[in-house]
Amino acid sequence: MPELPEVEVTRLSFSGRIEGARVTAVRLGKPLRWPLGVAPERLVGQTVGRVERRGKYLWLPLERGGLLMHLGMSGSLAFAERVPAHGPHDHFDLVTGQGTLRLTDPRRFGAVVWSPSAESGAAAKLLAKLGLEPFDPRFDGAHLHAALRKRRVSVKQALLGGAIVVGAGNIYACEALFEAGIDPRTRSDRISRPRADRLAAAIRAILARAVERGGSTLRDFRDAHGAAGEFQLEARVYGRAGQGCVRCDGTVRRIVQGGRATFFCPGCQRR
DNA sequence: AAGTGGACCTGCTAGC
DNA sequence: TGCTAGCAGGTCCACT
Repeated sequence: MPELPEVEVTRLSFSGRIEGARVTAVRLGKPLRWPLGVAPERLVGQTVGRVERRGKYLWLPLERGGLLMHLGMSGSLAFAERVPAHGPHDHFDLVTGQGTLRLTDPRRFGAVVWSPSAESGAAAKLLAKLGLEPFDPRFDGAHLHAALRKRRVSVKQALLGGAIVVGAGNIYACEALFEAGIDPRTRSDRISRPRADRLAAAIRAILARAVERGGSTLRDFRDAHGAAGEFQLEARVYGRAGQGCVRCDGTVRRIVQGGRATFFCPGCQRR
């Protein structure tokens, strides 16, 4: 589910309300992708700091260490003063004096992992290979071009890998490539500098626009207050196989790359 | 080293 | 109506 926009929208929707809250209890459901890595009671009594995002991860600082959270494919966070009784897919509750932060995740590809800091331990290991943030001034056409030149996989797979730039998952990688007019099957090392310029700009623009629109709710994404996103209404190619292209008289196609669906318009996306 | 495919887990939908 | 195959927003890991 959650790509950078959904994670950022989630962060914005609860960070102000949980900051400064004291942890009073931690409740665990079924196992997530990795073990928590700390005895839950050790978190009790600690105050929550300012929530940060790195790629599709959220970092929840505590006084001693913090929690690195990932929403996987089907996770969402809710924050409320009073949360309903445990449902079958509620796997982590951080109960505080200001409300409860709850991770609901049917597929359990998500994670909540304790780490002594964001720069050491488990968090450092998980964040180590991430590429630049798309809104980092250092991420531009020159950087993208140089990084793509070293890779032979398709440009779509290079974007999804997250080692060059983080945040664009399957929806937004497809949308950015459409925006830039680039065929997703193009080998990374064949992307010219001008096209890398356009692609970098498209990635930033699409992700920023998606955050503005509250992310994409394809089926079940909600922010921490339960609000759905609306960017899916603006998607030009994702999920539109067989429908007419919004830009030319072609038809949107669905192919599979690296086991993932790719949507694109053969008419206006060129190699 | 970079590329590839499988693994993790559950729920929903289309098709028979 | 009911079963089944296929598909889904991510990413780690083992293997070539």
